[in-house]
Amino acid sequence: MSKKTYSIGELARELDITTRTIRFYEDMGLLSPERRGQTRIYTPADRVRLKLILRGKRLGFSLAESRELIELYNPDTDNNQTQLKALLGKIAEKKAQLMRQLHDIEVMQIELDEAERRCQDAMRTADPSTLSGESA
Amino acid sequence: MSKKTYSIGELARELDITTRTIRFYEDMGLLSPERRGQTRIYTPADRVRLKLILRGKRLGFSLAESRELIELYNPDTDNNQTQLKALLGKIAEKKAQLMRQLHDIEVMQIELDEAERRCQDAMRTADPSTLSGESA
DNA sequence: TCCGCACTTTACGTTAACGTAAACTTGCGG
DNA sequence: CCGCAAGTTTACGTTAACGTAAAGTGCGGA
Repeated sequence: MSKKTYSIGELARELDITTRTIRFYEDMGLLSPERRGQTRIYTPADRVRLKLILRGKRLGFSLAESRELIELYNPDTDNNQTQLKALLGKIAEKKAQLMRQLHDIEVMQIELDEAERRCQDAMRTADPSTLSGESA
Repeated sequence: MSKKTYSIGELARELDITTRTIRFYEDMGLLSPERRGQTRIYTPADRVRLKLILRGKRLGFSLAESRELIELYNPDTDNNQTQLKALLGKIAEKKAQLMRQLHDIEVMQIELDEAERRCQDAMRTADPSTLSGESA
């Protein structure tokens, strides 16, 4: 069960990207779907990977960074101590980056709140020529 | 007091970018420093703008988006009701985007924490050939 | 006066992340 | 059998955000 698979078109529609994009990610080594003949067959795991990539994009990550992230989630059987140490290092690095972004977002939210308040104040005290009927 | 100004080189060093980058931002309309003859003179306000741009970059914003943000902070005397409404709309949009990013970051942090735990577990139960002397 | 350094403009080059077009195969409903 | 929709490969085009090189300007110090 849960043997479901996806065509490239299905995924493109669902995730709101083009098939070109999906094939491009494959070229970049971010995906390697199975094939039935020529045709690409995507598993739920492939779909998850795609969603990871898109989330990365929303956060401003490059495809290379997203590939790194994916590799962090798939420690593919290369588990000797040295490699694990390196992995932990990379994970810590990403976590630090996310903390920075978190901080940037908080500051930016505050600034936007202030801008919003100034804007609302300006609306109240502004040129009333465009008032359209609320004062009660 | 606080009449301080900056040369392009000073700003470049402090913010760890190149002068080419700063001039490029000017070409894109993100900065318009004063001139003493040919030479650009930057005010503290210009410096703040630059920092805004760089923070935007850390969050994956394009220069166009950063320019929008800066404009949101500088409602340059075009304060009629209609424009203000539009401004509030854009602000709300940015705030929504930041909320999405915030959520993405939280999810990613959780996933990285899990990856970290798996990685540490793997280190404990792994090939001990590279152990270097801690067990007490 | 000439040197060197920081600044300037102009312009072509580069990388990432796709877009777009052309030309081809393949499964299927009529 | 035919055509169309959805898949495929190949390849050139495009945009953003700078890098890099060339060639010139201005100025304080030996």
